[in-house]
Amino acid sequence: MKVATYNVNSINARLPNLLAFLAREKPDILMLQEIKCSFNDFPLFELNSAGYNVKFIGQKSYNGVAILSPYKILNVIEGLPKFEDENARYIEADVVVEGDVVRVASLYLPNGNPPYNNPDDESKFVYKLNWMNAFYARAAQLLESGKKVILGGDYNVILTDFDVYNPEMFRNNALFREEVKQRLKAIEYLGYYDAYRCLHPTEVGYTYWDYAGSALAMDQGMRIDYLLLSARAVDALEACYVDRQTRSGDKPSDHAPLVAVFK
DNA sequence: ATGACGGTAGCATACCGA
Repeated sequence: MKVATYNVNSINARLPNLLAFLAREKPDILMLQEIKCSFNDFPLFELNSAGYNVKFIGQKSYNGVAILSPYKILNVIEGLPKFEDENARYIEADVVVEGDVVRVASLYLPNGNPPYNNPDDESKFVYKLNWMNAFYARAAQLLESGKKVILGGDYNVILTDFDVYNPEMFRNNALFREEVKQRLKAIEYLGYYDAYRCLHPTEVGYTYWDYAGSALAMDQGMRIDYLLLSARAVDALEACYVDRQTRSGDKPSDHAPLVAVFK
């Protein structure tokens, strides 16, 4: 079984890249973020024609998340339970892959910048922290099901100095603030395993490079996309890699897909 | 605090991102 997460930065702008990725990697489950379109503008026909079922929540211009699979996608939950959110940032479902039920979530965690300065700005950071609190509660609940759980997405969190090209420059950034790192660590301490770090404890694993300047060429990136695995899922983990080819192609997203392979 | 760029909305420029 192969599972991937990919922030496409508009699914319509990225359709050729996405279809090429599907054809090359053939993931059994793919979580997408920032589809940036409403229900009626979603390229459903193209993805169905490529052999994928799709469940998604859309929103005009911003946000939007999806789950894709050639298998049936069942028991869908739209939005984080017990959290009022005007943005389309969370979708969760069961996917039955070769008889094995996997509970998956595709999430687009708020950016949270700027983290301070004035009351308006503060509200964005507070929104991020509140979102993470609700996500923590849901992540804890999901472990009780006994299913394999995979939480994939754009977490907008840089966990360590090693996960960003210039830690000092980002010290006060909402992606790198202590409050945010602590919350992601708390989710891991529930019993979730960072798929990439499990297999690559000392390798840089950037998943995002700014479009601006020569960030990609100089490998000035950050690791902010994750696949978090429950114990039953990490037991079967065989490989995990960042698909830099998709970030390097024509008209790419600013994120690269993150892929995990299971027994 | 701002702007690289690139996306969306929509027609000039504003908002958003990480």
